[in-house]
This record gives sequence, C-alpha cells and structure tokens, in this order.
Amino acid sequence: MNKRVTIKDVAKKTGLSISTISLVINNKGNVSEETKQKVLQAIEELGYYPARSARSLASRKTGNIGFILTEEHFSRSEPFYTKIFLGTEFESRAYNYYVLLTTVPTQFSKSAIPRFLLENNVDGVIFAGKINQKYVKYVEELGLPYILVDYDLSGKKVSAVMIDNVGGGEMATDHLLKLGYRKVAFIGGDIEHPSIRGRFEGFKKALEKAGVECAVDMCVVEEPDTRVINGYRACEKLFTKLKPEAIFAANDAMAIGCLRFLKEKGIKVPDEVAVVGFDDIEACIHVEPRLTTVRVDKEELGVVAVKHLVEMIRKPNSGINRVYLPVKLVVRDSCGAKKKGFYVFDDSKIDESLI
Amino acid sequence: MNKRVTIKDVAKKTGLSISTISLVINNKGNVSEETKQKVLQAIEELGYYPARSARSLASRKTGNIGFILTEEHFSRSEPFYTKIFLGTEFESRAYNYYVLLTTVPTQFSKSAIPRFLLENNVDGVIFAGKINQKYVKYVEELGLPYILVDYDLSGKKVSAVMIDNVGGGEMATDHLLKLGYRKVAFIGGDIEHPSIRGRFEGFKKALEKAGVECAVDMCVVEEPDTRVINGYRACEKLFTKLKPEAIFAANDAMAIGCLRFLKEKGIKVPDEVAVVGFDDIEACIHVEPRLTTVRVDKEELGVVAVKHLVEMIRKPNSGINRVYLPVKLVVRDSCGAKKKGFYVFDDSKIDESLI
DNA sequence: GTGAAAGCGCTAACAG
DNA sequence: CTGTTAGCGCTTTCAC
Repeated sequence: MNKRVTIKDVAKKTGLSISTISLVINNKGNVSEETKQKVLQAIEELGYYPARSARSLASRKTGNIGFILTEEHFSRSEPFYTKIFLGTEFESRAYNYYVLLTTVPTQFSKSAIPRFLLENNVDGVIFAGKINQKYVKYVEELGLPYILVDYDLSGKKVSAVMIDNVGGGEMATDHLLKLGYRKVAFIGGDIEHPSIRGRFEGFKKALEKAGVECAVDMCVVEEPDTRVINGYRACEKLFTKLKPEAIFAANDAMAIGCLRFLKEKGIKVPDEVAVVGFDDIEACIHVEPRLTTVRVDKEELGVVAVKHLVEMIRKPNSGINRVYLPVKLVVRDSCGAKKKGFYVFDDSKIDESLI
Repeated sequence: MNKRVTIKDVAKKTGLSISTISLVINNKGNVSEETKQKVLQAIEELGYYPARSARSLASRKTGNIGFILTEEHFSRSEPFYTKIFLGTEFESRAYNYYVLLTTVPTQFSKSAIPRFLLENNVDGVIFAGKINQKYVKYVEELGLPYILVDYDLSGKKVSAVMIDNVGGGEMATDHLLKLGYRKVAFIGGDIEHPSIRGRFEGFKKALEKAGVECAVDMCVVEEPDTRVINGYRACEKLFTKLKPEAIFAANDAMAIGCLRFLKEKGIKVPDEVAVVGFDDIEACIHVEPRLTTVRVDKEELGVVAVKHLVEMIRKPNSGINRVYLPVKLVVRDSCGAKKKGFYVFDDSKIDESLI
C-alpha cells in the first residue's frame, strides 16, 4: 500500500494541530472560518481521506449499516429484495455509511448470527422481509437501532417501512369492480404475513364499499407460501367449485400461477377471467397476457429505511418510526381494461426500455 | 453500547498477556496447545469477538472486499449480477471478509470513484461485468489486487473469472444442428463485448465443424446492446430478407426479443423457427414457448472470484488467475427438441420449485 | 479558537 | 513459548 496521507500530514501542511483538523473534518466545535478553509484546501491538495478503521476505533462508531434478510428471500428468483438493497446502498452514500448485506436461515440459530453483529461492526440494522422475531430480539438486546422493511411484528411497536398493502389491495379490487366484474375472488398464501393480510383486508374493504358480498369460498388463502406453484393450486381449488369473473392474487407470483392454470385449462384471460397481481415484478411483462398489478417502489423502500435508520442512529431514543409507502396500479392486459375500451395509461413502453 | 469484551479481558482471565491472546486469535507463532485451549475457552466463555476496526488499524488490512459494477448492470431487470454478488457474499464468509458493493456510472468520472477506494477500505476488488478500463486502472495504481468477473480487458493480462462463452455458443449451435436445422442465424448486440464475441465464435466453430456455411447476412450483430428491444430489431432485420430455420441469440434478453417479434408476425416457434438463448435468466420460463438456453451458474462466478481474490490478497505477486467456468445446455420448448421427440432432460420442475 | 495528551483495541516486532 | 513495547490514525476531553 502506498504511503497513506494521514491527518498528521494535513496538520503539518497547515501548521495546525491534528485535533483542529479533526474538528474541521467532523464539522464540530468552534473553528474560525479562516482556518477551516485552510484545512479544507490542504485536504483537497493532499488528497486526504480519513481512514475508516481509525475513525471507528476512536469514535466507537462503525459507519456501517447491517442489512439482514433470509436466504429464502434473497435467493428468490425475482429481485424484490435486491432492489430494496439497491435503494439502501444508494441512499447510504449520502450519509457516508456502508451497507453490509448478509443472509440468515429462516429458522433462528445461534450459530447463524450475522458476523457484523458479533463483531460489533454496524451502527444499526435493516431487516428486509419476513424475519424470525428472535433475530430482531437479538439486535434489540445489543442496543442497536433497527428498522423493518416490508414486514411487521404483531404486538410490537417497532420502526418499520411498509407498503400500503391495504390501499393497494383496495385499489386493485376497485379496478376490477369498476370494470364490471362482480364475482371477484382472492387468492393468497401465507395469510399470517402482515402484507398478505393487508392486501386481503383491502380486497374486502373494496367489496364492502361496492356492496358486493365477499363469499368465503371465493377466498383461497390456505396455501403455505406465495410462490407460483401455490397460485396454481389455489386457482385449481377455486375452479373446482366456482367460476369467478376476476381474481385478485396476493402477489404476482401467485397471479402467474393462476395464469398458468388457466392456460392449461384453456380458460381465456382476460376474456373469461380477469387477473390482477401485486408487486410488479419483472415477470409481469413476460407472461401472456401481461399482468396488471399494483406497483411497489422497491428501491424507495430501501431509501426510506436508511433515512429513518440514520436518524435513529444519530439521535437515540427518538422513538419509533412507522411509514407507509404508496403504491400504484399498473394496468396491462390481464384485467381486460384495455379490451373493454377503458382509457388506461400504458406503462409497457417504460417497462421495455428498462430491460 | 454495552461494555465491550476486549482482548485485555481475555488476557486478565487467562493470566496471559494480550499478545499471546492475539497470537491465538490469528493462529500465528508458536503457542503451546495447552495455553491455546485455555485462551480459546476463555474467549468462548467471555463471548469475545475481536473488534474489526482495531484489527484493521493495527494490521493495515481492512477485511473488506470491494464489489464494483455499473449502475446499468445492477439496475438491469434480471438479477444476473445480483446472483454473482450473492455468490461472493456467501463465499467471503468462509474467509471472514465483508463484501462492500457499489455501483459506478458507465462513464468513468473522477467524482464517481467508490468511497471504499478513496478511504482505503478494501483489500481487493471484484469488477463484475463490463467496466470502463479507467476504473480498473485506478485500482491497479492503488496497488490493490483485483479480479474481473464475466468480462475481460483486451490486450491486458488480468485476473478474471469467465464464462465458457465459446463452448456455450458451440453447444447451443451444435444442438440446433443436431435437430436438423441448417439455416441457422446468429443475433448479437454489443459485439465488441468479449462474452458476445466468444458466443459468436462458438457459433461459427460449430457451423464449421458441421460443414455448414456461415452466411454473412445470417449474422445480425450491429445492435448497440443486448436488450430485448434490440433482439426484436435484429430479428426484424433478419426476416426482411431471409427465413432462417433457427436462431441462436447471444443472450436470453435478445432471444426474448426475437420471440416477441415472431409472435407479432405470427411466425410459430419452434414449428417454423427454433430459438435458443444464453444465460438462463428467470424470464426463460415465463415466456411462451419457454426458452431453451445455455445455463450460466452465476453464483459460482462470484464464489470462484472470491476464492481467487483472497488468494491474491494473501500472497501478493502470485501472478494472474484466469478461469473459465463451464456452462450447460438447458432444453425447453423454443428449440423444438421435445416436439421432435428427442430425449431431453426436463429442467422445468427444477425451475418451478425455485420460484 | 486551538493544542496537548490520552486513549480506542488490536498487531507486530523484539526480547527474553 | 510468552511478555513488553510501540504504534496504527483518529477522536475527545481538558487546558490554555
């Protein structure tokens, strides 16, 4: 490694003491504007950057944020959580933090505790997606500030950045209702998950508003999780007894499962059944017909999480932060709106340019 | 923060000096098995973990690996580079490294130099995908070991983990040839990219082996990049003058573009034209028909990169590492092999279970 | 406003 | 084989 430029070099060059330099770097204390400028200039000229490790050691702050999610979530095919991470990575630059990402097994295990927690190498933690409560508890006991993203702990007041699931579910259902469908079904898995619950709630709310009865057998919510295959199965169950006009699936993966089942059975979408999903994952524009869905701004979830977490790090005991991020209906082909001649803004061009 | 357990506490508890503890931790020098055990036990009992920052400061090693890719690559819809990152993250645990990910603009800019480079906060760097040579040069001048993944610098002997593009291209083309197609076209964009070049090379090699002429107008390689839209355009160009029996696209995105074009024109796949892609991205199983392609093990690319990089960090001047990772043909529906009754291993179940 | 000095927790010679 | 000692580069009282 080349000889590193240190704070001493800056001190020497300016004829000041290292403590003054330090004060300038950290924008602390009372330093005259004049010396401040002198220092800043010297820093610039020398190309000086404070060493992380030295700062951490002396200040007892790491400058790192931990990002924890389950292996299951990260290895999911669609990059939902990846995008959240991207958002945090981007935002954390503004605050001069590094984001350390790690995955943990779904089941809590003492041996799986992230290294950065054991090594005291983060100032705060972001949990993305469903996570075993024990991990959260462990971080809490460490006294570290933390925030959940796209998840919530029932019966516990924690900081969290959430999607407006209820609003989104309502929006999707309203849309189907507006298109004239009356026999509208809901398909969901892992119904204990706060997000899925919320979407279901929105669904019921919309039906109630419209004065449409929400039949029990029009709601298939027993699937263990929300993967494609379970969307397929749920749809199969639904069609053994009933023939809905429209389906609102709790997420895109399940909606795609529905599409798969319907195609196999030769049931035309959207002509015979309309389908709407939730999340707006990439696959939506690859399936046939392209899936109408509720768009979640994943990056934004990450950005907001960092904003709040940094605030919590900077002023401890500032209380709990809870935010709901708005969602947006993206109308494509699976809901039939276009065929019915409803005017809709076509997002497809935007989608394609992203690829 | 709770009172941290330090090396001193371990020394006190064991009645040894801190340097002995340090030796044990780092598995260095000659420490008697007896004291070693004693130390290890004390560490266990106290729940001691060495502080990163202190270690870094004293040893002048950060314990971090930088992971650099362009914004363009990371925001790509399919999680190709994300998976490579996942691989690095996973593997780096084994070596007790943290991976710091950052994106940079495609164009080099002095102000976009990753913070971890400015702050001297990494021991080595992984570049993923196509990257402006200036970034590489910058790292080189810093004296840091680095390795490229899925990219290469022409005229420069650098360490790199590469996909066996030539082999894969050959494999895909062989497959089409074996199915009886003779008029086989190649579609590629960004032909200056080493990977695309390699795939094209493999294509030509296979044709030559089979004694099939490689007509110039059967190769559309002028597109600026390899996105879906350019696959669409390239396919359009192709079909204005010719009618190939099969198409090998340089990657899945372009292959999907072909599928799109062909569907619009009412040309049946695989009945009228067979299509094969490269990469095996998620979308392959969502498109209709499902895309036959060449599978690249993305995680493995990351794993291997870390292995080599760590080696380079540990023994500097150990020379250049260059590896080619094998690929595998995944036969689905777009190539017509199944319809033609060829026996093929069906990967679809595996795919679905991943979702 | 600025400087001197004492660490932060660890590693790395060098003694013994 | 183990201990002593001097830093690594910075932050942080506390004087002046």
